[in-house]
Amino acid sequence: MKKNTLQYILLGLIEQKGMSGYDLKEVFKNEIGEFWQAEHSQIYPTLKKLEEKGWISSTITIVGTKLEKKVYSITPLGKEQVNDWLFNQPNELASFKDEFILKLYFIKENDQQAIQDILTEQQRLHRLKLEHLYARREVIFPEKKALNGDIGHYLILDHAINREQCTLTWIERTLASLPLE
Amino acid sequence: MKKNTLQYILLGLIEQKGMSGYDLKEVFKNEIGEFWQAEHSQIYPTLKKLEEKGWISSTITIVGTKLEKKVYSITPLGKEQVNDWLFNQPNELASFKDEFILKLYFIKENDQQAIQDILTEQQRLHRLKLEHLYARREVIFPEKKALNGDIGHYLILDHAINREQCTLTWIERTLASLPLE
DNA sequence: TCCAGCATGTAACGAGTTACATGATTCG
DNA sequence: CGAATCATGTAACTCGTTACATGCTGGA
Repeated sequence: MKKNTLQYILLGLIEQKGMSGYDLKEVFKNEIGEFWQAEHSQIYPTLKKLEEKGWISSTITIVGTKLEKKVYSITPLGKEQVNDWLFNQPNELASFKDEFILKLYFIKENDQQAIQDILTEQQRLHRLKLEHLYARREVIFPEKKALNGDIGHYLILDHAINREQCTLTWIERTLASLPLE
Repeated sequence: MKKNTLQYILLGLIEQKGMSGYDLKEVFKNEIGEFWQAEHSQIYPTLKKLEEKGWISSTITIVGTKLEKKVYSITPLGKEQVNDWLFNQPNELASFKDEFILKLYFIKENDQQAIQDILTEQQRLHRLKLEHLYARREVIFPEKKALNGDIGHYLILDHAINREQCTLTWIERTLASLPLE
């Protein structure tokens, strides 16, 4: 019954490399944000609980002369827990919530112009996102293939790009089929 | 700042046709569940609040001899609110959470067998889902095109099918590229 | 010196899930 | 007559977001 996926993600990230709460937030922003997000207000309390359970431990590092940075590292118990999550716990399919398609559902045939407008706007948003993803891939993986230890990062980007391309293709196909009915 | 998307979805559904909380739950299960879900424990209190705001009104219908069924219908104020949501409020891109790709990210290059296992399992799940969607389309839209007033339903099914096909294609492509690195 | 960014936390609230609780109806 | 389904609600909890709150660092 217990889920709490975020704690396992934090644990997995810390296992790769000792990190602070702030560092973790950056990873969400730069690497895995396409498939999971968390605010720092959720990250810090979760780290606290993980330390209480003995899955991670922390040491204070001083930045500059005063600023305290709490760097976490994984414990043997923590490693067991990540492995259990990775290999023993089934991952159910992601449950999506997308209000865009619901708006289409509600507008229906009585307003073709509105359908077209909403599809076009969604197309614009997905194009922007896709361009942004292409640009990032260009910077990080100029060879268009994974490097040394960054296969995970490459797969996530590739998966996100694939998702956007497919969504755009569907929107274009649907636009082309207008007027419906 | 205020969002509460669920209330607009309930409102939109009730606008199409007077419905009870139970009926609404069935629509989530049968029509729009691929892109939004809600339990009855969330639906009933939301309906109550909508009635308090005067966006919907209810009448009691008797089923059999005793069972009370509360059928809601939309008010003029409610219609205004749906329209405002549909046409004036921007719909941001859906934010996805998918632990499957994160597991791939964490496993990385050190265990090719595990990567293959997890991809194959995910492939199995998406194939099942896709077959299920095909079967439903066959039953509801045997002509493979939208009918009379069911364009919204058709678009949702079509979008869900497209999503599953694309995900499967990506999984197959990634499996074919193994071993990585 | 000022400002963006580094760094960490808590509080309040809203959204969503699971469990608890009850009773009627319909069909085999 | 029994089981699945129809029908409605509340309680307790977890998850997630926004806002509040504070202070340091590094570079222009």
